[in-house]
Amino acid sequence: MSASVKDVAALAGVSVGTVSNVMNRPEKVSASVSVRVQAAIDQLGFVRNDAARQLRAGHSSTIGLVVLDVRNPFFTDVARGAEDRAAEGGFSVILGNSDEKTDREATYLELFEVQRVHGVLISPLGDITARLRQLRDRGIPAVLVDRTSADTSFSSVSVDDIDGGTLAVEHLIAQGRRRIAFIGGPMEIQQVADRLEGARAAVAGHPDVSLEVITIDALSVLAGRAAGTRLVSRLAQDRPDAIFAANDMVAMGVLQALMMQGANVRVPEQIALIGYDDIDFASAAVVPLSSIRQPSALIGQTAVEILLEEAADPTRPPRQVVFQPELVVRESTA
Amino acid sequence: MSASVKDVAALAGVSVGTVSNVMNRPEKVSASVSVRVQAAIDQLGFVRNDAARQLRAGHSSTIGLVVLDVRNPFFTDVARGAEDRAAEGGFSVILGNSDEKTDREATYLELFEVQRVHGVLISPLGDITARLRQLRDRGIPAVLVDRTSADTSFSSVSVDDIDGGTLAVEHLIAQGRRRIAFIGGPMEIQQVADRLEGARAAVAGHPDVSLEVITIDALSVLAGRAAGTRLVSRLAQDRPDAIFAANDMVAMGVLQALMMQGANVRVPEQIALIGYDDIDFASAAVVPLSSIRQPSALIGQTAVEILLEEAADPTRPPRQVVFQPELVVRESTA
DNA sequence: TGAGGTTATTGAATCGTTTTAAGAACGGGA
DNA sequence: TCCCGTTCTTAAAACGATTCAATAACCTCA
Repeated sequence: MSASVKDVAALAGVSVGTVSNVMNRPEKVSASVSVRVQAAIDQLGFVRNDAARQLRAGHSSTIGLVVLDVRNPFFTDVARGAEDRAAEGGFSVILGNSDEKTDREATYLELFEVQRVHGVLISPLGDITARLRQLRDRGIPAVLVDRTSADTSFSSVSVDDIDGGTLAVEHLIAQGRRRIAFIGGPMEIQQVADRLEGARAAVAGHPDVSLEVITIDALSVLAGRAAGTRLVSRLAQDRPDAIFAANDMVAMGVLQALMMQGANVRVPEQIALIGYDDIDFASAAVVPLSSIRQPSALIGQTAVEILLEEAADPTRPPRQVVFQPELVVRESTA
Repeated sequence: MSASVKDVAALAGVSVGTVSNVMNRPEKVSASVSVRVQAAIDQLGFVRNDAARQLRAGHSSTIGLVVLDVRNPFFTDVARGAEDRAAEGGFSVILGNSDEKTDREATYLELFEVQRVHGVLISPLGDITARLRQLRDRGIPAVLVDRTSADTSFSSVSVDDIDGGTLAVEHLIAQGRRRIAFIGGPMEIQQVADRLEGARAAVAGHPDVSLEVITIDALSVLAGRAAGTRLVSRLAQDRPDAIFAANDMVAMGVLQALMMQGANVRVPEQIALIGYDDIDFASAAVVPLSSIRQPSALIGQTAVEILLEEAADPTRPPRQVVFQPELVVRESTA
């Protein structure tokens, strides 16, 4: 059906070894032969069969990436950073969306394993170090993304969510707020727990500041709005004067509830609001949202970099890279 | 590094052919041998090398999917439908995000070609039938998604956007609206042009209904809000009494502008609003948004189905499947 | 002219799985 | 006991690119 190196070699009047050299080590081939072979390749429309190449090489030139949610702009940015860095090294990234479901996560890891990918980047759902260890035993290194490894036997690239939480709440306090509410959950999500911990740390230094924790069961607009609605149904003096939402989706929901017909809470005058992730929507909200920005593309790039190093030298000790988040101030807290 | 069929065969005391049979045609193998082989597989942690399998088979058991924008919930739903249907047939889907950039699109097609994917699903950027024909010549069939093929030499699965536009505007008219505005653009996007055409068709039957077209240069929340802001700055009697936005993102932006502090337009009392796509956010908006729903997962499923048929029998004539969109009424027009 | 050194090219082996034709084992019937 | 038909298993040949040791071609200098 499609042409193989053999066909190219025959047409160009050289051996298959030479054809391979033309493609992979051009410096080993004389100019005249190189031209002839290239002509044959073009004429036949030859395209390398990656399966054969992989089989010989022992592993593919593909990197597998599993994210928690492709719809989340944070992860698409991570993916983009990873793709760009991978392309530089001649690798491509195949993207899997676990959608926060363990069975989907497992399916992708299986796919990557039979495909003998060069390595795996994963923003894991639960504790999958056992599975990753298995992969590593079979020659497939893994780097955790947006998650510090439970043990330190795997490299990871993440953002300091504790620090992010502190940043957010310190900003609220600096704006003169004293009754702060944290809205987020479920607490099983490490990132949520960390952001809350950071918030607590910020409050700890200020005896006159209180922190109320409002738990929700999903990081969604709907859950955020429900929580917001419950807040505005309180007497005005029982409401917080600032809200730190665990991510921007939740913040959007809260914002909607606050601005509702009946509620008419003014943001930020009566209640200030800050989110997390700095997604596109955040700046496009009715009241542009303050948020905590993570260097998403950089996370992807760095993860690929570490992965390639470990693939090249499996004895390299694992590294934990932690980036610092950044405060983005907009009208919702100004 | 990792165990091969040979190792399994040696451990189980059978030939490699038998090991292969255990995995691929269990009915050809006696129960006792099957058990022994399975035990050896488990003990060694054997995982099939897909590259070798592919090499032998001539093509992989993977389907490539290129979408315009992974962040768009419509496409993630399409992808989900495709994955599910593919999994039933023992195939997996690898997802590429062209992000509306031709070079990214080309890169993915190249990747799919060297990987000898079983077939390609693509929601194309421009006219890529020439490239797809090339792929088909090399044994890789393709199905267009969310786009009717320019020529009919490729199968396609899409939704009738003209019909969707008609549905939306007929609904507004049925609600007693007479001064309708369409907000959308750029008109180069086929889907936008079609939705407008459908809107025009609906208005055509009602001499007392007017349709104003407001062009924007991107289908984003921001562009929608800008257009909305311009609308509310008009005198009340010059405003439309209903708005049809080209998609839900735009509608969200328009909604924000209408509900703004200064504006205080009541939705739907003063202006009714309907969007397109029925994304999650639509039902979660401050005023839940009426919208036109597309059977996204079904599109993905159907596309895979057609693709697999064509891969099995390349002589099959191409098919054009067009689904009907569905009106979802919520508070924004009720 | 020929030895020695360099560079360019070849051919065969290899990766791990699937497939198929051929062979072994077994049982039943004559 | 022997033959024949099943059923199960084996061994070897593919798939296509890469690699490496071996060979060929070429050039330089004595």
